[in-house]
Amino acid sequence: MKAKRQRWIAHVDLDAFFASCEQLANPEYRGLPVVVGARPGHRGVVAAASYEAREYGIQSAMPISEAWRRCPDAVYLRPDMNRYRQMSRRVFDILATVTPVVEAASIDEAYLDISGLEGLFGPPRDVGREIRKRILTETGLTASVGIGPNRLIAKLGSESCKPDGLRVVMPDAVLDFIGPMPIANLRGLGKKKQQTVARLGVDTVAQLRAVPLAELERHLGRKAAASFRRQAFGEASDKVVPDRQRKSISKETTFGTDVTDEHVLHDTLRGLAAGVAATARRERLAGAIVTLKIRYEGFETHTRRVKLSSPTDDQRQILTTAWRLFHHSKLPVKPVRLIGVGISGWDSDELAQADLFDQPAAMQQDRALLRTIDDVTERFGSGKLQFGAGPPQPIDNKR
DNA sequence: TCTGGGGTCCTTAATCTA
DNA sequence: TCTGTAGATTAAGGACCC
Repeated sequence: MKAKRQRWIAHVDLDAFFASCEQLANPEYRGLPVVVGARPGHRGVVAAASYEAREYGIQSAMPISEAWRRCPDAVYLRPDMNRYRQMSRRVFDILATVTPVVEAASIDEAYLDISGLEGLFGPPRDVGREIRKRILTETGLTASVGIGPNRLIAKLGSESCKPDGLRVVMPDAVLDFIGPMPIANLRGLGKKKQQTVARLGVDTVAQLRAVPLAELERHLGRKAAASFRRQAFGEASDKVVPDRQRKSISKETTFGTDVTDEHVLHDTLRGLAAGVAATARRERLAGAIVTLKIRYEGFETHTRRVKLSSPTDDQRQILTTAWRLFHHSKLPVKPVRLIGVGISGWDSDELAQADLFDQPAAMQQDRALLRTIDDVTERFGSGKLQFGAGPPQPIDNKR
């Protein structure tokens, strides 16, 4: 029987990415607590906190008001996504010099299949060292790298050595490595499921292994139970898929104060639809499903979707469809905290073959849409609301 | 108490269809 | 034709992730 070759997966995670980018671009911020996210005093959360800020207990996803309470003297910055995307591209270019099998998990994280690279770099630990060295010397960013026999172990490895670390978990050390970890470290175990599992008297991964599968299934459902049991034994996928195709495009916005004015809602939706359409055209995608998202006070969130007869990347069609959904799908009539719109449902092969995309025309439309967004901003900014483009489509008051 | 934005995936319920 | 049923598909919402 042929022995199966050992697979090695690396997980590369850039440390406090947004904050680190800002500290690189602005040397005067180095060594200071830096918080990237919403404007203090407004609705929103922390997107990234430098390690100096974390010493004050500031973490990502924390309400910005709470961050301010903990450290009013920190440097507070709004995200500059263009800067981060640029930096991210540079890092991914570096990763591509190590192996072509790189999967972007997010703007600041990647999985690499580094199996069989011994001849080039040496054992897995040397591959990890090389990755970290190249990123640091060529960009100035530090990265944490975890290496293991599958994606889960690689990811837990990088988490366990942050910041600026390297951890290699050998296959025979996997059970001991994850056994003492809190179950929250497993993938897909958020607050709700943690509470459920905690009620079974389970706190650690090792304890989870002792729970009979049938009992887990009763509380978590078949799929989740099977997934957590596999994870508890250190088993997970070792596939790295380069060029994952995205499945949806959406834009949403939260209002400073909840909105009842339909003109404001419609204008906002128009800007969002324009943004979705622009992204779709840039990425040569067209979606047959339009989704409207509405959030009310108390975080009460509803979505409504409809399938079109053919895919679209047209901002007007996205807007009118979403507006129709807003009025004709039995949504509560009350002040709106957030509004969003998205498209999904495309057949990429079909799109690749179809000659749907007239680039110059698309660019022209994009310029027009940017003017539209500027118009809206200007009108809101000046405090004078005028609707030169005509009123929103007929409003059904019975909604 | 306060919870952004952009995503993915899963479960459940409703609806369609054989 | 009526009725019940099972499976597939779609829609909505929840949970989760970064």
